[in-house]
Amino acid sequence: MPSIQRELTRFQNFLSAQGLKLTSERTALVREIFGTHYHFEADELLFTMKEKSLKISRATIYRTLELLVKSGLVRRVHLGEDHYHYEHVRGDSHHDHLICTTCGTVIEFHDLQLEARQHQICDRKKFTPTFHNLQILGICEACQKKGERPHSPDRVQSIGEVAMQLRK
Amino acid sequence: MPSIQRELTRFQNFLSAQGLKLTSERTALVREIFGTHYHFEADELLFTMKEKSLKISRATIYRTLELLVKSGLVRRVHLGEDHYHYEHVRGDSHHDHLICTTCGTVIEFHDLQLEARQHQICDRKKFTPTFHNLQILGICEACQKKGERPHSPDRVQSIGEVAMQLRK
DNA sequence: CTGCAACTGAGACTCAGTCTCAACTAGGCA
DNA sequence: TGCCTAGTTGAGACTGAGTCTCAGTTGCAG
Repeated sequence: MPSIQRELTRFQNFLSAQGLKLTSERTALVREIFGTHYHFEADELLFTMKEKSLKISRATIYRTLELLVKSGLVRRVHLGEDHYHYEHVRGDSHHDHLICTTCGTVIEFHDLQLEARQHQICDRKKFTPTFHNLQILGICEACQKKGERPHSPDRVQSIGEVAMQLRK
Repeated sequence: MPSIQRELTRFQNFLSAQGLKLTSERTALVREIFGTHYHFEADELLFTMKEKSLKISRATIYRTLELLVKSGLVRRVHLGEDHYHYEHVRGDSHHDHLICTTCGTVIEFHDLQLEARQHQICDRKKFTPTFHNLQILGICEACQKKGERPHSPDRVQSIGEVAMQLRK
């Protein structure tokens, strides 16, 4: 919950550089996003704002998220489900995700050796990479202790399938 | 275009084991899928079937794809766009994708060293992996020769963004 | 051949996300 | 301080992928 002020200032700078305005709705959204959530979904945000009786329309939420992504404060990611998730961009660079299919926890990691190997593969295929996206689905430590066992994904081979189960 | 017959037999075995039936619609879809496409989308399939004046409804297409996924003949994958793609399951096991953001070409690869490193990362985080999903977006060899340059994804950090551009 | 469980198509529905447009407001400028 | 206008908002219509329902059809076991 630190320096929301810093994020707000960065956002305002971005906006004014583009000739855009910092409205009360945008401020409220930035406060909510950087004050609470780390990974979140657009719809979840719509819901919490409604709960706090801050009436912000769906359209404004999506529009503001787009601006936050453009400003570099927020990143739009696929976490395996069939809609987008968003996450704060901290000072750090790219990272990938371990996603627990039992409790939904997301663990981030960044591994240079993995990235290096990916570059080798691209070189060999004469492919120039610009971006990559890796999710590893499985069971986190806490859930293992609780005795959860991986649903053996014999036929359920796609990330989508697993994600669908996750949503229930 | 080989042994569609083999796929058909496998599908029929799967169906009858479940007390399900091999209908003319299902046969036509299996023929189409294994006769032509390698990576394809549900909607694309709907369209080609319509073109061949084989009237198969959207519902049946989705239902059949689900069965094919369950039978293990087809795999459902995310290729970065905001809807699913499907691909044949050949004898081989899991693989990942290089996706050209210029022409849409998909190159498959499988790398043991990469997988091993992923397992090491999971071990360190005490995470039990069941499935993973890696896409690398970039420019393929052919497009590089044609002089395409990677759109520098300065702010466009998410796979989703890149995928959106891809669709245009 | 028959019966019935499984299947199909049409179209209603859902859900995330986008678009439109009239009414509203931030903030630059006088 | 107050005006003016480009930018912003909310409501709700729209889109597109995918799901569901239900009445009519069909594969296939007996």
